[in-house]
Amino acid sequence: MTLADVALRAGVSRSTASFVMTGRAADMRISEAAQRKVLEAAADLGYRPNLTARSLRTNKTHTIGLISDTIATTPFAGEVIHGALDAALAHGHLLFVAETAGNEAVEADLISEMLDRQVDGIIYATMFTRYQKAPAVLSKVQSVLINCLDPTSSSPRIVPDEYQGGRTAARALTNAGHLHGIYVIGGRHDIPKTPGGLYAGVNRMRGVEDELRTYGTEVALSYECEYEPAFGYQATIELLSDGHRPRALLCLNDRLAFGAYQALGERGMRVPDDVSVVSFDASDLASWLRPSLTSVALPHYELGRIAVTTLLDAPAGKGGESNDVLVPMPLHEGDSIATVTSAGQIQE
Amino acid sequence: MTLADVALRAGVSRSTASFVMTGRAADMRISEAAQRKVLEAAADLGYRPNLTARSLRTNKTHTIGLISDTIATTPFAGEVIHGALDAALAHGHLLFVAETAGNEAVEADLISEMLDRQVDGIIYATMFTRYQKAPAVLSKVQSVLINCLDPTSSSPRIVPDEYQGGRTAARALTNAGHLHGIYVIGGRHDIPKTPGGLYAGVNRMRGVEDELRTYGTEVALSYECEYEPAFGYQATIELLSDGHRPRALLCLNDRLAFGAYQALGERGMRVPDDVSVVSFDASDLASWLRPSLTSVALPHYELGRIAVTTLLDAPAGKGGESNDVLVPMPLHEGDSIATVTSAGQIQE
DNA sequence: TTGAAAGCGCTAACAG
DNA sequence: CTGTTAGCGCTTTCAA
Repeated sequence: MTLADVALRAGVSRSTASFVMTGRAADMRISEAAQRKVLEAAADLGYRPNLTARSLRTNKTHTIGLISDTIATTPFAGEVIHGALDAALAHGHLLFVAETAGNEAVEADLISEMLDRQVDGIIYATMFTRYQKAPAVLSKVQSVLINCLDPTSSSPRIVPDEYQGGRTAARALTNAGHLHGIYVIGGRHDIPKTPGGLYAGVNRMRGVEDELRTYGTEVALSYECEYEPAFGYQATIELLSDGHRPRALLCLNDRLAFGAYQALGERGMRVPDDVSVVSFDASDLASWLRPSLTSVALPHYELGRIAVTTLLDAPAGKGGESNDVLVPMPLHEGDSIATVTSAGQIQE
Repeated sequence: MTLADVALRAGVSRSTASFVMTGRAADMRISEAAQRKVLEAAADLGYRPNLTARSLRTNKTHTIGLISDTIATTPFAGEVIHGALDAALAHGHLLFVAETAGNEAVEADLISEMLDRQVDGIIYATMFTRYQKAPAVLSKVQSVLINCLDPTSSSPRIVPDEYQGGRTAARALTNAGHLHGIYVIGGRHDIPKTPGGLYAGVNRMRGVEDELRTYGTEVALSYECEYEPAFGYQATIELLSDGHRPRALLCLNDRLAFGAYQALGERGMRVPDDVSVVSFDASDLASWLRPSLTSVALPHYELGRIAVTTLLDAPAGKGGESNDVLVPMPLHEGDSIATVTSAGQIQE
């Protein structure tokens, strides 16, 4: 079924058929009759345009490549894809998805494969926000970076607003009356493996500290460790063993909070009656915990959606000013925070 | 940069250049000298073939569509994509990924979009195994089904071997000496919403029962419920309150097991000393639990990988015999099963 | 051993 | 208002 078949059956030329099928009939002032004939013929024949052929002429494939370092390990990546997909579809585009597993050779290869297929643009995503150089080729094509803070890149960078997220988490506590006995688990992730901490950790902590300062208070103690359950467990156990009596735990992610819950459970401490907990990620885990965990979400769906929108709406003239976007991190409320009355008593 | 440019620079015709670039120089008996010249010119110019143009001639885009009902909600979907991706890349193909959110109109649209872009084949995946009709169009094109048991479809169906998985889970228990006091949580998922149960539940339970029968024993009690943490918690609490004293819990997935852990923890029962637990999915959750959970994995990566392999290796002549594949479910060992000696004592 | 030429299905000047 | 024509970049038959 080609356009020629449709034109033949409609008794018009291929160009007329083409104009009708691409919706430019009005522009070209095609007669009503001709339009109807073409449309009918197309319907009868079940005609569908060959987009590959069209692309050859138009230099647009209505196709985008999404390439990230990890898609399987984390459910978050799925959300990024999801957001990107919805936006792409809304613009009539399809998405190539690929993953590099952190291998630069694979990465270069994947980008080439996509470019060879004439994608209209490429979205390059890293699993979590960090300073990292994006592949150089990307600056030569339409591209957008997700979570990748390449200072030398001219591509728009889409990242979560971790600082605001930190303030939000702290405010969830202060709003409930918690001003003292706030312990942080995870901190900036300042451990030998990642000296100085992670982007997310550093900025969340800045937000937390600034927010608490607003209330004239501060964190009682911050425990730096890897963001995994076992460390959350260990940190909490150590805290308790050292004689600390936290009224609130601010965990840098849900997995840490999960570990903290396990430790608190073993020590017979109840959430939120004995200790309130707030966290980051708002993963499924947060909703499965008992009580459900109040957590500040990482806006993965939005990151994907905005990346595609930014890519597709980019002005043809590669405009000068930065198109960086800070995406807000919303609070997902659970039942892990108790309200403290001014008398210092707990009220759930 | 087109092939014509390369040919020009190499001082040969476009056809000669084409033969060299597509690796058919030997076939066509192109002179050594000409070959070298072409290769050099291509390298100098940084030539990359325009795959869109090539596709127009060859009718092959080296592109596959993967369409599923959910990619975001579950981390499993990520693994399917991952497996499909690895296999596709190994075959020089790229993957279009899309999700229908269970909407048939969207589904039809997506398939059309992919077909319009001349994909070489389509993989249609449902999130979990079930009897469901696949879109009719798919039988007209190269396609493979994952988890979708459409009895009328002629496409190969790739599904996990749930029956064997059930036997494996049961054997993990019997191998450790557990023959009595085995309670099932989740069962066939035979609840009002899904009368008769789920494919996975039904087949796992068949496997469990057959395996136990081999040892001349059987399940003490099976609790039918939804496969979510809250139900695992509730089921376990009820069991205990009704005076049952399970020695082993066979949970139909990790989330149920998670709920069971919560309940056991509250009742002061230790895993595995007081009660052993085995489960299905082998999700991250299983490794986060304390003690880590022994669980039978759903082979998502393999499902994706095999689907692509099947699609690409399919004989041109759409062969008659069924290409259905049952993918094994491997056991991931954790520390949640205690060994019972013949004397009936527990030994960890 | 190589080159000329046709054509994949489509779009878009340009002429009528 | 509509048709003719020339490609997009590539592969492949056919003739030289």
